Amino acid sequence: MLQVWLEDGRTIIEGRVQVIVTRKEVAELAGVSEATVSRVFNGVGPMKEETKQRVLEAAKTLNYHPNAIAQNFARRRSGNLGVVLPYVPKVHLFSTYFFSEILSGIGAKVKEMGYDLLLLLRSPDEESDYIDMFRAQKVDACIILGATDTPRELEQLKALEEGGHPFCLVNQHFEGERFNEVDADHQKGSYLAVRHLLDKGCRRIAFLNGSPQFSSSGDRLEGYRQAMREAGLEPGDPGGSQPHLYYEGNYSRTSGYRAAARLFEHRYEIDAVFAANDRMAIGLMQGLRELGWEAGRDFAVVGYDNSDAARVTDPPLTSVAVPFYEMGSLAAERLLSSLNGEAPAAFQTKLDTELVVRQSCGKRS
Amino acid sequence: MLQVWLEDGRTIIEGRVQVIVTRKEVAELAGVSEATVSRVFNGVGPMKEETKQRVLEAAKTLNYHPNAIAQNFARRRSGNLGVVLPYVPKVHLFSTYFFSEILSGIGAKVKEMGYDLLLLLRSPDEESDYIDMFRAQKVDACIILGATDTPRELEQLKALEEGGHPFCLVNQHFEGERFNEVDADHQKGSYLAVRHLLDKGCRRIAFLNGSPQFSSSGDRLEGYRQAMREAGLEPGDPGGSQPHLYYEGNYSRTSGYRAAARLFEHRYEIDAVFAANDRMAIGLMQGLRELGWEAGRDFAVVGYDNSDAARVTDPPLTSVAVPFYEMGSLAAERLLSSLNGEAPAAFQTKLDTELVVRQSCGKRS
DNA sequence: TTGTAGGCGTTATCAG
DNA sequence: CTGATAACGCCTACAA
Repeated sequence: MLQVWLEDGRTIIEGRVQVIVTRKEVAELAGVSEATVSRVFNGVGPMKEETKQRVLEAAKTLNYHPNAIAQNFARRRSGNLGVVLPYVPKVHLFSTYFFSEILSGIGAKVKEMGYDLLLLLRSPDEESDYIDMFRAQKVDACIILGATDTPRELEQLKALEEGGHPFCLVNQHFEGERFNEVDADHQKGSYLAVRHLLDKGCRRIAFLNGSPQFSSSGDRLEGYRQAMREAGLEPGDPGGSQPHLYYEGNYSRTSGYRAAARLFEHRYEIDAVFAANDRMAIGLMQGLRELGWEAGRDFAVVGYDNSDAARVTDPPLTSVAVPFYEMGSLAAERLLSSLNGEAPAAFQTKLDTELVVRQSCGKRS
Repeated sequence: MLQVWLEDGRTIIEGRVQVIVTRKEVAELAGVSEATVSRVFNGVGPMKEETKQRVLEAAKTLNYHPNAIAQNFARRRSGNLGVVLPYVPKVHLFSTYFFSEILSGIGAKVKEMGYDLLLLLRSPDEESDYIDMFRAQKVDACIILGATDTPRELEQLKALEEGGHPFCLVNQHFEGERFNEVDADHQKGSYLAVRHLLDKGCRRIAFLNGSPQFSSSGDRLEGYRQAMREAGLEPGDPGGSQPHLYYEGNYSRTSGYRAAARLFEHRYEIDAVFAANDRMAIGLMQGLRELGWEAGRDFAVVGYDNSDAARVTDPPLTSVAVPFYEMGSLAAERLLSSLNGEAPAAFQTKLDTELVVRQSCGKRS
């Protein structure tokens, strides 16, 4: 930054004269000490109402605003909540819907609690990891989105934990660990989805799952299995006895589209598909349509996420709603209030999911 | 934050002992002064290779990381680039696609240039505006997304300018002002879209525009008009002589859906529609389908944005691609390098758009 | 109820 | 090439 400091406290930035007002000047004008100015602005300690007014007035006439950097420096904290987003291409795997909802939820709460939101976009290589953000003390805590259950990721999370850096995972569970987590009940969501198909009279229900490194994929499989077994049916399974009932994609639309071809070969053994997210469901519907098989007419489909996209497909897609906004908001709230010691340090929460019925399962029932 | 400082420099946070290593300790271990440690880490001034190595080694054994807050405090800057997002509900007007692309572009460049990204989600009320971020010196510059051409917004932007706070608008132009801007050539994009429809043999081309407070809406109207006039046709116009050829929505899918009913009344005077974004195009196609009018069969459609959604409609939607990622990246680059005085302070750039042809205009031609 | 003063971890300017 | 040292703007015991 091209700037010059003058002796009288003014600063020239880019040819413009900036007057940076500090506490000192407010104190002088109000005829009090600097400490008193701080007290007024932080609302601490007892003080005479008159003094307070005098300070506030002085601050107003001088247009004083406390310098956040100096405050944070003195308080030995950054005032930032970091939010880690996975490497960009993955955004196309998850829906952008997922991120914008969670981010909005986090953003609202963070502001409410007087923090700022630092966005950390991961790079593809990312040798230096998010722990550096803590080391440099740029963030006081962080929320990690799109974490995967891989050895590398787990190692990094453990390092964070050992370093005593507060963090929280959203929509991802690590079995056997006690990380802070805010998750949704994907097992129940999937159970509801499959029950709905069963209620519609479907019996031969295939499951198109997403990548197994996300815990929610496992949860969904569990819910699918449970519903099938309760109905006395043999569920599909990775490597199980019913290979025509289990398929796997990576949550992208393209992977759903590709699955269509495989699924089509078994079309006479299938009357419904439950897809682990809307994007795959949409790709699947497209692929099968091209092969002459129409969702809602030739087979029933249920998606997952209840994203905006579910409303715009033809036919509109029945889907499982996940409270992403609330998950973000809750994660931020828990994390930040634990920093203040206002809440227990550890938490693991699971929010409820529900089914939103549209027309992709046909009109029978 | 529940923490206690010990006399030996250690800190207890949430019951954990944190050792905060400072420059001082590195200096002691390396047997040099603190200033030398700084020089090594900032790579300034000449220094003996051996000294440098000694310092780096000491830093490594102590696991030293410079404290970013202290650095920024001393440098009198925040090291943050702020990104202002409009109030959440608007996210549903724009596509989330728009934001995730731009944000990714900004994020990549910001990291590359050694800054951090502070996300500023606007509140609905938002009495206190983004100028406070500058006053509190939380950001060194900011990028404003989703700005509207309204008196209130303009006033705020002028205040920023007068305060000497560097900012940049993306995808929004203010006629008569010299704000920093990175825009796309929406007039050309629209021209291409309409030319394509003309080339397909369409003559009676309606235009479904978005909210007029965005400059891009005006640009699109211009492009539409230009193409129509060049073809010797009378374009639709707000309040013009051809009311059946001009419609207005607010960029949401729902507004496109609603426009379908109005448009349907004029179906015998229309053989194509150019929609100002994909979401409205999709809503429109849905609405008209429900009325028995099929895109690609009964009429041609072109959308705008080339969002993910354009690929998943039926039929796939011909659309205008806008380089959102590049726009974000460029805005960040220009803004940040102007801070360093490495680039001229003011810039106004317009990036190119192009047409992506799919099947929504039928197969004739 | 208010003032004094030490400290936060750097940067950057001088000497040497 | 390196070492002192004065900021930077605010917080917060402790003293009055």
